[in-house]
Amino acid sequence: MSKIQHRNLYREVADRIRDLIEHGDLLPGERISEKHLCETFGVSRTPLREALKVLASEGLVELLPNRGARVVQLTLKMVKDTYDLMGALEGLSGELACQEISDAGIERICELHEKMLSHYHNRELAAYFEVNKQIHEHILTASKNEVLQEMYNNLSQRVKRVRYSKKMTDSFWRQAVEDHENMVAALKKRDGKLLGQILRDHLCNKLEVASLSGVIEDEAKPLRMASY
Amino acid sequence: MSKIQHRNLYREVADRIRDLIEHGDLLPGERISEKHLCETFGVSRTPLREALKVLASEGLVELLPNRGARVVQLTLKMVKDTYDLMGALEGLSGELACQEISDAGIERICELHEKMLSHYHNRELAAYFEVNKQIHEHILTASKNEVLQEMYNNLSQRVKRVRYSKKMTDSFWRQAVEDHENMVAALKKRDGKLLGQILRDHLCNKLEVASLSGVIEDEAKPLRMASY
DNA sequence: TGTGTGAATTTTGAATTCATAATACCTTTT
DNA sequence: AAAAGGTATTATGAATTCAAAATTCACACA
Repeated sequence: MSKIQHRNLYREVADRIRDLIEHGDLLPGERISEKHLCETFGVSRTPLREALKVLASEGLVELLPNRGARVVQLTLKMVKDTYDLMGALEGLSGELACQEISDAGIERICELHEKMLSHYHNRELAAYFEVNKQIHEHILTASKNEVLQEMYNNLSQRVKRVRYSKKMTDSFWRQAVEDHENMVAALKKRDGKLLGQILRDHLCNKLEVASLSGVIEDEAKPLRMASY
Repeated sequence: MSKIQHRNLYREVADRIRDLIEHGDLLPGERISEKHLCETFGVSRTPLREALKVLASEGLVELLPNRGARVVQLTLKMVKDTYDLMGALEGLSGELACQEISDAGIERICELHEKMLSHYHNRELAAYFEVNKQIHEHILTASKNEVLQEMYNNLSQRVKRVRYSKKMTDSFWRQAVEDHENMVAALKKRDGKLLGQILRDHLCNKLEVASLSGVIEDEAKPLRMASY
């Protein structure tokens, strides 16, 4: 039997808006009309405004006093900074995972690694990415550090709507796989320092900003600025 | 001429509540009465509740559906996890600072370092701590990574109300100063990897949890749990 | 044609009101 | 006296209302 969900409206609304942002239904820089969202969700302004405040402190929207809200316009610098940060967090997750993970957990990651390798050899990019993601999630979870997990997920959410260019070069891909080989080796040895080092330097975290597509703005914030 | 501050009530209220929590005027686990706070601040419930939502997503309070809010009761584990995380972030700040900092910035940190050393030799603990804090802040700022700064400050805020036992042992203190010597050396060489490593391992981040005083709870969350 | 001023409209900020869930209190029963 | 059950009170969740700020639009004027 499933738990009774005492979900508040504002949480529900926040989740829905997050989805809208992630899927690009609300575009960066676009003014978010309270009235409009209220109507589409069928709620009053109170829970909607509460949701916006939460999203603002999550870094997904920004609130302009007396002028409503808008989806944060990611700049190249913000994305780069966020990736640097996520790299550091992955490093920590690896370091901690080596202390905390069970043998079964290591086993599970090895399995995923093998699976990933086979996708690599078959050049199945999407499947490769999926398993790759799972591996990193496993390590993050194995860190047993919930504060870390919360923060990582928040950062991840912020840049989720940015999509990489799918054209991963061959040498790039090979290097990534090599990193993973080393990661698994370090994990098996439970060498936290090493795994941390590898994860921090893992090229996925150092992705060439040039390869970021679409939604991103190059410099400075646009939209007319009032006297704030 | 100073900027016109278009501060919203909910921000003001959130700041005030943060202060109350930091200064221990609102105790962890204590139920936060909306009515009471409304009266003390002289505002209606609307901005107060918005502020609580923000504080909740900052990790300072928790909201119990239909049962109001309370200050988060920090557990030993949460504090330890947070320090681990802050260590990783400091490491990154050091790494980035080496790339970004100006020569003048390095100079400034050297000055602070000298000042700190003199406080160390004179055994002026409070002054030592203050300058120590400034040094770390300078490095953080020098990283030029605003996302990092935001995250670090948030984490710092969460554990701010936890005070260390002031009895720093001699060897502990000496080791800390030694770390700082190495930090400055690495910074001068602009050796990011090394500075990062030192900062991550810097014993301030690995403080014995045993030395944490007061407010902290040891395990599991207290307070009667309903069927959530 | 373009620019600036001011009223009308819209939108946001905050207080109030209404509905509902949780808590406290008081009775009843054993 | 203790436990159970039901009612009254209080606190929270959400909608509505009111006030103030920003935006839009019309019109005058250069």
